[in-house]
Amino acid sequence: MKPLAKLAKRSPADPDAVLRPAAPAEAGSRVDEVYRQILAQIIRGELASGAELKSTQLAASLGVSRTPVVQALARLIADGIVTQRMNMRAVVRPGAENWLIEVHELRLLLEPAAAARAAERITEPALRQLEQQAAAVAPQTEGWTKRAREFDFALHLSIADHAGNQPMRDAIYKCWHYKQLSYELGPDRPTSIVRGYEEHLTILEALKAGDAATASAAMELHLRLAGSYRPEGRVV
Amino acid sequence: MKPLAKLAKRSPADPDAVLRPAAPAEAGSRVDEVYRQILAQIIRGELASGAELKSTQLAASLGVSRTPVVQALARLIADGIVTQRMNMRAVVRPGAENWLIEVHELRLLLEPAAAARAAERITEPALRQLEQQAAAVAPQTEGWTKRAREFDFALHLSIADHAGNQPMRDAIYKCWHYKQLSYELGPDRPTSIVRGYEEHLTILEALKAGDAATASAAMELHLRLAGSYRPEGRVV
DNA sequence: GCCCCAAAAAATGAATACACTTTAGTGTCT
DNA sequence: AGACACTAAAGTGTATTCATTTTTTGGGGC
Repeated sequence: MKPLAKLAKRSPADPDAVLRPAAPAEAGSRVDEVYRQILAQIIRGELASGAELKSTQLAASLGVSRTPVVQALARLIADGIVTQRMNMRAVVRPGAENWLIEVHELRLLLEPAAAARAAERITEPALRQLEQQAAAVAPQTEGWTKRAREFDFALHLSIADHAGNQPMRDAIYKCWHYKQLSYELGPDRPTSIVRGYEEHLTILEALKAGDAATASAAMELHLRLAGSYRPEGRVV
Repeated sequence: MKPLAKLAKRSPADPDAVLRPAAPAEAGSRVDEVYRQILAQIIRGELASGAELKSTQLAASLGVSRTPVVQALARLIADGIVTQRMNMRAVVRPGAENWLIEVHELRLLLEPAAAARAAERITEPALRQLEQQAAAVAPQTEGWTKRAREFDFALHLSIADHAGNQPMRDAIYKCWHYKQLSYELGPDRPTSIVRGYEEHLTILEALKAGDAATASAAMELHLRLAGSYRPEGRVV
């Protein structure tokens, strides 16, 4: 496994220094980093369903103490992708192979509803901000895919924010967390980015018009098309 | 605050013994217990929105070390009912007053969909188990409200289990976790239990028939009626 | 009085230490 | 050989300790 790299402080650990390749100046906590590492390994399939996640071993191989590892595992357990029974070792949940697919299915349920609600609640400033960002994408110009992706991100999360329901927002954010991760492991195809951008504009229009039904339908279409981009293999 | 009471083992802490009123023999971990305590206080409103949750103080007042408190807080943060920024104190999320209402709204979105999916996937044994439990309720006989409630619980969770989507299942379970908590703080009215039981039977019928649309509709009705039982005040 | 800054106090993130449990061996008895 | 019992190793849950960061507090300076 990899030995983390970041967060060179608070070091009294690090017995033989198998780690710390370079520390560019970081932000998140060690728990965050460990969480991402483990999750990425699960998503990539390096840790298959049923694999045992021993806090001691993970701590050793990541070069941190057991404390942040235990917390990261608790987070994965809360996510539901890992299971654990009292005093027993944590285990990658059986069926984890389909995790990303199932997360996409859940988005298909949550996000259209959120879009409908957001159409009726989103604020003027938020709309302006999104329009501005949409315009800034400038399709087909240098590096536009990155900007398109940021817009994608901003739109979906803004919708979640303005759905007027915290638990729903959190659920959507969690889904997006996974989507982002899967993106980092293998970006979308250019064609899907073009199509996605158009769809996003449609959704934004519906939001501007305060048209809940259209926003919902546009979002559903968007997600269904995104899902069909990759009929087999790892989805979304 | 209250000093926990359970889990008298692993004690090297407990400096002045403000705690441990009695230990009947417990199951869950200390983290679970702390989590419940804090959550209950939030739901009851003893910890209002914006209140600061200091791990040191919570640990002291509950009579445990900071470790389980930190983990319990992490769980609440994952739930979304508490916020925290790096190196800063955890805070009860603004808007937490509406938490239970919003959770109910989320259920209204998730559970009908889950019921539809479950109608097409639920297994024979699971159905038999539910029917048996439904029959065992025996309305109007001694202590039937308790059995009705257990059936309620079993039906909803079985539907979540058989929706064929882990993240969806987890989301529903989490909602139910909150619903249970709210129940413990103030049980339903008898009339609502009668009506609920009938509705549950309708849902179960639809599941048996493999009728997704009916199952979904019955579930939606069930939830909408349950929500309307208490138009004001703390809901569900 | 109000603002700004330094030092003290309190709180956090993480490491380490330790009691208890589960798991893996190992040897014996049948 | 296979089942059982007992021991050692590994792992988990929590307490404790420590370095760092945030918050509070106690003065000057204006």
